[in-house]
Amino acid sequence: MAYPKKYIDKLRKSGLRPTKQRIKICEVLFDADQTFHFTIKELVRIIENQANIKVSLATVYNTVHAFIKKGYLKEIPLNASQSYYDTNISHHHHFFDEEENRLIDIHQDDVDEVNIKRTIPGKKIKSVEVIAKIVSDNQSQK
Amino acid sequence: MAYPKKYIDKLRKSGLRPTKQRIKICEVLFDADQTFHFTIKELVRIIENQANIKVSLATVYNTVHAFIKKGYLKEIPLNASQSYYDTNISHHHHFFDEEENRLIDIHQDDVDEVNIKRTIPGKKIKSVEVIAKIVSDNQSQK
DNA sequence: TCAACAGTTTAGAATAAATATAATGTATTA
DNA sequence: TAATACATTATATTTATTCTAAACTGTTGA
Repeated sequence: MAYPKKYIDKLRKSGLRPTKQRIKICEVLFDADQTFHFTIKELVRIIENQANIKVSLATVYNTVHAFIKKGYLKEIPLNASQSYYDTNISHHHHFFDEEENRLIDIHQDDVDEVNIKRTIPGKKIKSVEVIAKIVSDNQSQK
Repeated sequence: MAYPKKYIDKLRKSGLRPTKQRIKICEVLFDADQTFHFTIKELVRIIENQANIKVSLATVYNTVHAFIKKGYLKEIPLNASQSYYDTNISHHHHFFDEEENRLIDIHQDDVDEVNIKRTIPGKKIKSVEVIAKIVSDNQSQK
C-alpha cells in the first residue's frame, strides 16, 4: 500500500488503477536515471530480473499502450519485427543501426527544426519524427 | 518470351531470373503512371485483379525484398501492423494519417534538408526519413 | 535442340508479435 | 466490509511474415 504517489498519479491520469504490477512497470520505466528504448519482451524480462513479481505480457501491453495514449511513453516509428518504445518523450530523433538492431538518440539540438511547408486540409500535425538509418562505414573516403 | 527488356534487366540486376510472375510484379509496380504506396497483400490483390496469373505471397515477398535491397523500392518506416512499401524511391518524406491508415507523400521541396550534426564512429548514414503523423484538426484556433 | 542443372513457384506449415477471452483475483466505494 | 467494477493471467486467436519441400521452369552448353 506504500505505493509512490507519483506513480499512482501517473496511472490514474492514464485511466488505470494502481496495482502491484503496474507500479512495478512504472518503477522500471520511470525510476531509471536515464531514458531508454525497449520492446515489450525486454520490459517483461527486466521486471522478472529485478522483482519477484510475475507480470503477464497482456498487462505490460495494456499499461504501455495506456501510457502512450497519455503521452508518458512514445512509440518509435520503425519497420522492425517488434515495436520499440521510448521513455524519452521530449522532442528528439533517432539513428537506427540495422546491422545491430540498435536505436541511438539524436538530441533536438543536433537536428535543425524540421519545417514542413505542406499542409493537409482538415488535419494537423501531431508529431514529426526523423529516422536516420546507419550502416558500417567500411570504405572510408580514399 | 516477349518480356520487356527493361524488366528483364531490373530483375537480373536484382539477382533474379525473369519469370512470368516476376515480370507481372514489375508491370504492376513500374508501369503505373504515378508512384504509389502498397502493402504485400494489396500488391497481390492488384495482380489478381488485372491479370490471369496466379502469384503466391511468397513470390511477392521475395521479389519485393530483392528490389528493396537493390534500391528499386523503398520500405516506409512506420509502426503499422503491416509493412508499407513505396515505388517512389526519390528523396521524399511522408505524412501518415493514423485515423485513416493513409500515407501521403511530402515532396523534398516541401521539407528543408534534414541536417544531422551528430555522427556515430564507424557508421555512415544510409537514409534519412521524416514521418509526420497527422490527425483531424477539429478545434480550429478560436 | 534438348538434357541436365540451378534456380523458382507454390501451398501449406511454422514462427512470432500482438490482441482477445474468460475465469479468477483485487482495488474501490459506499 | 460487502458489492462492484476493474485487473491479471494463462491460454487461445489473429495476422504478418518467413520457411519448407515438392513440383516446375528458365538457362546453359553440347
